[in-house]
Amino acid sequence: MPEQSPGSRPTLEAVAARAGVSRATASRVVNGGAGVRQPLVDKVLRAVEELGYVPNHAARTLVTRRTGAVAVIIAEPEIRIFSDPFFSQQIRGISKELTAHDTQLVLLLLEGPGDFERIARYLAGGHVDGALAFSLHIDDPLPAIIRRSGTPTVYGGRPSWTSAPSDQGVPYVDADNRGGARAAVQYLRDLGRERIAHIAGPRDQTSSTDRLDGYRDVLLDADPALITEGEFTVESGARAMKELLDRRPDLDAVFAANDLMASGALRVLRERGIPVPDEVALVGFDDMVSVAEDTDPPLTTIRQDVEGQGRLMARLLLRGLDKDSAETHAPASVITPTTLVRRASA
Amino acid sequence: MPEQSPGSRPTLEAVAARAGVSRATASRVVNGGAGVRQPLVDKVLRAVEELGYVPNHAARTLVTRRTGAVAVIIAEPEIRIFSDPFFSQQIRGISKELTAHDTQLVLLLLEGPGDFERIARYLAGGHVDGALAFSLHIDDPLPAIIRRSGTPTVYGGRPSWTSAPSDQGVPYVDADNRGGARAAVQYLRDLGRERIAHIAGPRDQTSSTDRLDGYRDVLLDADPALITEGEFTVESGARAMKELLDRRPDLDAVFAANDLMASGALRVLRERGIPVPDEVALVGFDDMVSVAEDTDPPLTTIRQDVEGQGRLMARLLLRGLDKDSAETHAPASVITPTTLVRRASA
DNA sequence: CTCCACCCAGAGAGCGCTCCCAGGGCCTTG
DNA sequence: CAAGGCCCTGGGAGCGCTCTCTGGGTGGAG
Repeated sequence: MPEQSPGSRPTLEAVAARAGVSRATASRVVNGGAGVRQPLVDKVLRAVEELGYVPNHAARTLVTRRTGAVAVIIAEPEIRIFSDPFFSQQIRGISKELTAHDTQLVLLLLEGPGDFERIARYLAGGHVDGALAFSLHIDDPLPAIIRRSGTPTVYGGRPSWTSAPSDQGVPYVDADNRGGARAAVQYLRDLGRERIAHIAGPRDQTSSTDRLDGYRDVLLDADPALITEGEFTVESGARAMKELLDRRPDLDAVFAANDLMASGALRVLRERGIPVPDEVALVGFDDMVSVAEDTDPPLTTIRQDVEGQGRLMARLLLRGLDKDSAETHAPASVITPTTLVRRASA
Repeated sequence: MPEQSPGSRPTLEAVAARAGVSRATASRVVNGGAGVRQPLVDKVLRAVEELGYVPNHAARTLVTRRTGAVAVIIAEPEIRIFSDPFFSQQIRGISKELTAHDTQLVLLLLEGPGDFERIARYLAGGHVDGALAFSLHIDDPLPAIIRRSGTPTVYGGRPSWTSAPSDQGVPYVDADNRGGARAAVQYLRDLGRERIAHIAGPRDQTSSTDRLDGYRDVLLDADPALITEGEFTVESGARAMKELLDRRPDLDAVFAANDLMASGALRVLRERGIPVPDEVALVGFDDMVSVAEDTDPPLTTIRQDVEGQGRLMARLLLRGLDKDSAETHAPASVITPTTLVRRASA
């Protein structure tokens, strides 16, 4: 690769001149070369090589009205994005898919609660062709902002204002939280457990409520005392476990809405000398890397393919952006399957 | 904010027409309004408001040759970016600083070993004004690629080919690894420990070697049998601890090059019934969130301000990009201080 | 009262690219 | 052999913006 000449980079014009063709032809070659005779293609390609030509993105965007970039919007307070490999993994999947389609990833992290205005401006500015958003909380202003900007968007996780998979035509990708929870609880029941408790996640996230719904699907008449709530953290899981043991010392199983809380619960059970799974069986959710496998005993849990979800989000968005398939209209939502992973805790 | 009209967004031309001024004046107002009389400023501003005008970024970039975006390049295999809150935290800091300067963050994750070519093309394409890179390994091809592209770049962590802080004029931000290590070992010595072992990190990362150097600074004549190597993971820390205990069962302290390995070591010590810190004192490094504080006993460790480092990286880059201060030339590297955090493990 | 200087607004030229449209060459067919 | 058609190439307009340069108006000074 030729060293960058100081100052300006070569333009299409320069390439055309060197190849002895017109700018239009050079452009055609650079963009695939369809409808250009081979000898000319070769000449242009050689000129590109020799000059180290790289198309000017801004100029191209100006006329094509496509930026080749997609925003990833994460509107979460700091805490979660750190301790949770969830986002990193999701982003990894997104990045993989975008890269494969030659699309850039612009990361938009919300800085403080008043920062929505900035996001709105950015989207309205047409900097990106579309967006992938994680809107986890009820009453999140983000979806409204996004809708108003007219930016094609796919959500990660079921937005709170939807209730059915196909609702409102807002495309999203989510794990089968309810089905997974059902499978977990059913598994505990099949094990012969009769007093199955649930440590739910925050009430304002659909993943929590969906999992709670799944629990209730199986245990239609569950004692309310068997249900507590945590915040998806280790600490809150420990706290919840204590609460449950106070209320129902006779419980013989716990389904925690995520692995972090399950590991907190496990710690409390160990501290109290309650053998797992002999006396209390425990099932988590997520199959979180370097958590589920590393507890003692390792967690039986519900696995979801987080990276795959990220990939899918990107794919859905890209497909929607592709005008060729625009006939297919807005992409539909996708619910990805979950699987039960049996380890030692249940 | 007015709803986006279907199809095209309003242009400066439209704003100018509505305000009854020329495009040039409208442009001036949009860009700060210097040198325009107040009544006209007001008229233009009103037109902007009414039309919902947002400048076209591509057009602006085309003429100003500034993109208002910075690339963050992470060339790490998946594993680390997941389990390590390090990057997330660094990115948080970067994002904060960039946002404050109205600059966008384009995330470039390396997808597979052959992906450097793509990064090179991207940087050469002038999509971004500068880059922030994490090049952790010796023989990483990334720095060469970046240099060739001519993209102003600040590194996170001391690149391997530098040896002194001001070397080669390649700006980077790093914690005072050597000094921190020195403090850790000195602390153990002050505690009266005489056979202090070290679990080093991977040999091909400067943070590892710098910490090892710090250890050696204090223990000039350390028995080589007291030094092992891990891969900055919990598992490798456990393995290293076993190795050390085999070789030198009489050791009375361990300095691990990061908290993850320290927690692995701790597990082994507990399994073997060796009381910490009574018989073996343990010091980690990083003060990693949800690790150092959550072990049993909690880790004494060396804290570094990761988010602050990210912020600093962005600030350095932005300052270098700002032509006003271009006189100051390439930004200098910064070494951020570390502090010893005393907990129960030593 | 006149002249000059200064300040502010507008006209116009591009930035580098894509894409429409017209025209030229060559091959095919009558 | 001539005419028609088709494929390929080049010319040129224009995407939306910034910025230089020119010109007009106003205020102050002589």
